[in-house]
Amino acid sequence: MKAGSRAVGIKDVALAAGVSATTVSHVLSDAAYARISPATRSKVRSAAEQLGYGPNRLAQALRSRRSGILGLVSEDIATTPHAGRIILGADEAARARGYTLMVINTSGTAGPGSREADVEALLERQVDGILYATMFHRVVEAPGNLAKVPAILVDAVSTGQGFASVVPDEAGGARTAVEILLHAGHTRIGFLNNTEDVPSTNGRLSGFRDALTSAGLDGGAAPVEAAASDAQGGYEAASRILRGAAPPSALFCYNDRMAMGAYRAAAELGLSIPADLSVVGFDNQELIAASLYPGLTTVALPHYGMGAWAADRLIDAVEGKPGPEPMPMLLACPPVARASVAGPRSGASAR
Amino acid sequence: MKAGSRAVGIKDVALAAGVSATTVSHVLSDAAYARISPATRSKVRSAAEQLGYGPNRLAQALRSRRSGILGLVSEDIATTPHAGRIILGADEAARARGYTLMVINTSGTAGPGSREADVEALLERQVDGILYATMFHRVVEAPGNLAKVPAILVDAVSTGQGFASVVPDEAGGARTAVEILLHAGHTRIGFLNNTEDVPSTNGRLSGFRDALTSAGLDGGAAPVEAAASDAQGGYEAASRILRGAAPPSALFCYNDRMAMGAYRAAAELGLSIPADLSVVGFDNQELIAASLYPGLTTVALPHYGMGAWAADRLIDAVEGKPGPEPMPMLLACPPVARASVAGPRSGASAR
DNA sequence: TTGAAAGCGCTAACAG
DNA sequence: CTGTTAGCGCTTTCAA
Repeated sequence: MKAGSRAVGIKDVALAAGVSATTVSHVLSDAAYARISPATRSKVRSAAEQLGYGPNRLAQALRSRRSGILGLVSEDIATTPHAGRIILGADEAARARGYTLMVINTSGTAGPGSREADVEALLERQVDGILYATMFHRVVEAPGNLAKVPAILVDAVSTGQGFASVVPDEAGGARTAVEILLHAGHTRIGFLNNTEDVPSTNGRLSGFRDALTSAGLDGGAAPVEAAASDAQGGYEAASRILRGAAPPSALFCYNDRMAMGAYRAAAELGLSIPADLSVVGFDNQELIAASLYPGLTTVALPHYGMGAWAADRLIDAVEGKPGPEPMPMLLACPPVARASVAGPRSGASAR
Repeated sequence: MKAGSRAVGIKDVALAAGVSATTVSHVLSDAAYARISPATRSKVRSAAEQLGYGPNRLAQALRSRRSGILGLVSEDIATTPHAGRIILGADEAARARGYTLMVINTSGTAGPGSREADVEALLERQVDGILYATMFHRVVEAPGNLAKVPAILVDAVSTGQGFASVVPDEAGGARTAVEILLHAGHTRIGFLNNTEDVPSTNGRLSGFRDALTSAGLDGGAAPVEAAASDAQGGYEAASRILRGAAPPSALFCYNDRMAMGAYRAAAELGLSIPADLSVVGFDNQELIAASLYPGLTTVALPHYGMGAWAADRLIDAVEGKPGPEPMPMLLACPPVARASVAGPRSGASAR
């Protein structure tokens, strides 16, 4: 049971195979130099197999100055369901190339000193590179010591200096969402936006307008109501927009929570979804989108993809292959069709 | 920028302070033996400070045969929002004691071979102990090699052999939920249960009946409808129970998703929550519970607490202090009051 | 085709 | 009080 009981090492294998430790090392690591006879190779291999040999990655790391560990510091890992997908993406990409993730949580509200300490802890563990992730798309001030190893920002861009990063294509996602509505035949489409000044708020708004304009509609004149980015905010914004003159026949919502509020507003007004009102969300929060009735058609945030892309490129950088440019990489937000979209009732307006 | 440029080591500090590396080691690690003069101590300290010395935890680990790393293998980390809270709890508890988390994801549906390989990867990294977590309470067959280091199951219990583990007190949580309804004055309470044969289904059912019986009601006769544990299932079960003869004035739901379905069923029947029908959920999935209107009163799953408790006890075991018994530890599910509970309308039944 | 030797950066007896 | 001496388990010249 106890860990260090007496693990079999390279030496034991050497002894059992009747060769030197050096040879064992050469065989087991497929060293590019050092030719070893096939006979010796198999002798070593079977001895290792038989003794149940497993390498001590710590020792390998110390000697080779490469730990094979990627640090992942995530801001507010517990506040959204997205953390798991970023970690999963990074984990799978890392493992495919022999690396392992070391995860540390940090608070988005903590001072810069504490965040430097978090990175420092990873550095002491000799991580080969660091992934710095936030749980919603924002611009962060990267800790000063982050540049001591290759590093990539996930779901965030840095103020000033050049860190490579990967973020969702907010504008593109919004365009995708609006196009779903356009293709269904809607021409009067409203947008329930967030009030916060973050990249997603601005990106989704411009994507919304672009899509309308590209379709020959007057993007600048389309109704937009902003409110808090939660269900209550969505309810309020939707109520305002739906009670206005010539209310839209379809709503694009900043996120799924706001869409949930829009559902309530619609119900209150006796509007049935999607017959009287079509709705598209953003985020693809399974818990909400799939639980709503009817199911919410939305656009997914590429958390898995961002984690995987970042880990993969980070490893490239670590291994000396050309790493990513120090600029943000945009990942697409794919549509997820459910049941909240249908064609407009008759004219161009609901009700 | 590059990692291994030429990190300052214990030797550089020794040189700068005019002492031996041994002395530096003793000072910096506050070794229990070895008395060192205060003068030397501060000399060493300031030299270390000045050179920006940071220990190489890999080397320390190799020498001391203690890595200070806790492995966390989580089954299906991305399928629920709970992963983040378990990780956060474990991370904070671990860091408070100088440990760091190494996270690996594994698939609940993967074969035993693949799960052993996952544990093996952690073992090669010389983790001091392993936390094996699932994202919903279940009984798992622990990988065979998990016992090679101290290990604790999180949100799961093992078939057969004795692993320590920590799980939510399902029955207690259900009692808490029902008592909220009881205290509000309800006497006819229905239960919307899950159909799967998992610990939470059975535990919550028995807690439901216990609470009623303890209150002098006939727990055995209370209405229970089982369905799939999602919004649709909740809608169906609630519809059945609410359309029955003498429908209950309050509903306890297996989880928040089913509660969401119950909201829809109530709306369809013209029942207003909480005036005509009180509802209590289970899980405290913020996304749903806080977004529903009115806000859902529920009972929280102790993911953060399970992660923290497990990491803390695992470290005890690693450090030779008495570790946890090889049996499941139950953690309470605290109530979270929102706005879905009120007193019954007049008689004992709604409508 | 193989092995001896020299460490990676640090800790821990044991001497002095 | 402090320094010497050995390694932890492995990789990597370099020589045989």
